[in-house]
Amino acid sequence: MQNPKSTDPLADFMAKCKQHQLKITPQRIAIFKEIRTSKAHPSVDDMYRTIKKQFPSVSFDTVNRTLLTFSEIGLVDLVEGQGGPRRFDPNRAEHHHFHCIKCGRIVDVFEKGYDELEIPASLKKRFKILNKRVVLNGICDRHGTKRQTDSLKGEKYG
Amino acid sequence: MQNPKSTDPLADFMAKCKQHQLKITPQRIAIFKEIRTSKAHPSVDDMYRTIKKQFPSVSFDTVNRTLLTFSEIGLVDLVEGQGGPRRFDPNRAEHHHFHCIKCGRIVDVFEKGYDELEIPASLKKRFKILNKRVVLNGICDRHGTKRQTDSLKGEKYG
DNA sequence: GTGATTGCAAACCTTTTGCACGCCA
DNA sequence: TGGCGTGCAAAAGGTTTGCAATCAC
Repeated sequence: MQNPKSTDPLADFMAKCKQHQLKITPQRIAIFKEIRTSKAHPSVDDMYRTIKKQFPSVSFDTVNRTLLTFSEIGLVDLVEGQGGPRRFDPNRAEHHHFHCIKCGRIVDVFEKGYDELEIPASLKKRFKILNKRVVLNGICDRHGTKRQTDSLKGEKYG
Repeated sequence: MQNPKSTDPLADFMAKCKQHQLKITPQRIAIFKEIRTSKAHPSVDDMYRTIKKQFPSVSFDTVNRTLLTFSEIGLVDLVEGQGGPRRFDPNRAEHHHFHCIKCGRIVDVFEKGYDELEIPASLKKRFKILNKRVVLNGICDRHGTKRQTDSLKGEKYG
């Protein structure tokens, strides 16, 4: 059972808002348009800075609440992380993540075998599983030898 | 290539500290002893409150820095989460996690099939992979029907 | 003795909350 | 028009930093 999807993302977005009794405001449209194709798993602050360029009067607060709202209605996902600022993922198709522990970069991983993992029956019985993902942690290709690593210590969110 | 492990966890701990030129202080010992067998994936604050009972003069700060240090030398793991306080996992054997999106509870999942996932060759080439884990999100068995769910809204960290 | 570690306090950053105004339906 | 959404400001929550005193080695 899948929602009907047109080829117009904005129309789908508006339909989803209506479905959840959310009003369609210029701010929400701008935020939706901006995050829709992002591959960078942006934080609220990343999004705020981007949106502000085209919509200078928007408040940080609205961006924050809007992204939270979007994640509640399944328009974006909250990305798993290890304690830094919250980050969002517009790609709701099943996929997986690599996290760089040095710079916080998150790289999408598409791996058919991972998609096909079964949920253990005992868990399915106890819990309602909504989402599964393989998370890989490591050091990304922007950090090389030990010497280079040291010089890059301050890099953030690659 | 594995480090020799005795059957004495405290001795192993001290060896690991020496290996990394860390001094063995009463605070570190207390924190190590306390987290060693925790199944609850405690936050810094959880640990601070526990440690303080047996070591009243310890500061929050020391607990925080010690746990961070422990995670750097591989004595505990940082748990993936979605924005709340950082949480730690003393179990460094390969295992997986279920996260309850309603109360933040994290349940260990042991599933042999998950342990055997291969890292895609293309990723192995680009990145140094240090850890892999399957993360399941959903709603745990402490939340039942809609009505019960509402009454449990404030529950935290199961 | 000496350098690492601790406890404390302040600073910092992110997220949450309360409220009045304004806009969408 | 009515209620949701926005912007602002303050508060809250968690983490980080700087420093002087203390402790492990």
